[in-house]
Amino acid sequence: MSADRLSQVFSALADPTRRDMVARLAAGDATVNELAGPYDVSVQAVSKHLKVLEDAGLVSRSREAQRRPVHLEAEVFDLMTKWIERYRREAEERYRRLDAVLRQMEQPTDQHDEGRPGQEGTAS
Amino acid sequence: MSADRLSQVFSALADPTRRDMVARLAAGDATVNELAGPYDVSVQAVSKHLKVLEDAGLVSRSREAQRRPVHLEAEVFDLMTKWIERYRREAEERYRRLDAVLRQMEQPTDQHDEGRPGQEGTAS
DNA sequence: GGCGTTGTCAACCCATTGGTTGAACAACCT
DNA sequence: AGGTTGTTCAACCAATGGGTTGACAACGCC
Repeated sequence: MSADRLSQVFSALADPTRRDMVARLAAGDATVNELAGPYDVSVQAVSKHLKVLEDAGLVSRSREAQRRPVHLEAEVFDLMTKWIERYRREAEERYRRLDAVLRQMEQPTDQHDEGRPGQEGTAS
Repeated sequence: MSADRLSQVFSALADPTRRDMVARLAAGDATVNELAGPYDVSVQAVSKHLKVLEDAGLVSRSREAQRRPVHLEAEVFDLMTKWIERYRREAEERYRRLDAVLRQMEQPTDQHDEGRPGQEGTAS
């Protein structure tokens, strides 16, 4: 249990049904039964999905009479976005650098290049 | 096999080891053995992880003699970012609207309501 | 040719997951 | 108190996932 938050969040969203629930919750809170409507699975299964989303911090449940309205928590999304953007930026930057190097190598300048900006010790 | 792309990507990144690989690949291409270095799992396990990343489109492998350098593909990240940002924005907007409604309800103004509490330029 | 290196494939193990059904709990309404 | 509605708990089952080991393909280097 209790893997790190990021793993939980990614894992939770790896399921299409759960992603769909999130999509619908983005439009407004809903109860378990309301959420269960469209899918042809038992209410218990939906309840389980919600537990996964809740454990990941993507969703919270309040109490309102005998109902438990489910509410989408937007904050956790930032965690993912930050992670993704970080490495995407790095990768793209590296790509740009590589591209520059390639362009330079194509130039028939007789200047000896020795830049080799690459990764020499990437794997420790 | 072959779940939708988004599921594959999220699922691939739900594993800390794989996320770590991506992080290291963002700094530069690497071979399977180089990648395997830090982890105390077999090379075969690493190879499996790479297959998952590759199937998800996060990574590509070229051929270079008997080595198979692994390269991070930045594009797929956009898919995730788009999905995430969409619902995050929706959720946040809804929250802002709700907030506005609540504030309005608190105000004891006997102004006739006029339906939808939509966006009336509540540039907060 | 033979040999070490690099990586993948195949079979297997065990823990986790998504689904099921049936029972239980919780809060309301008479 | 008894009934109804909404939700969760418990036990179970089949499928998946991450790990292992062992065999083997492809290639470069003596």
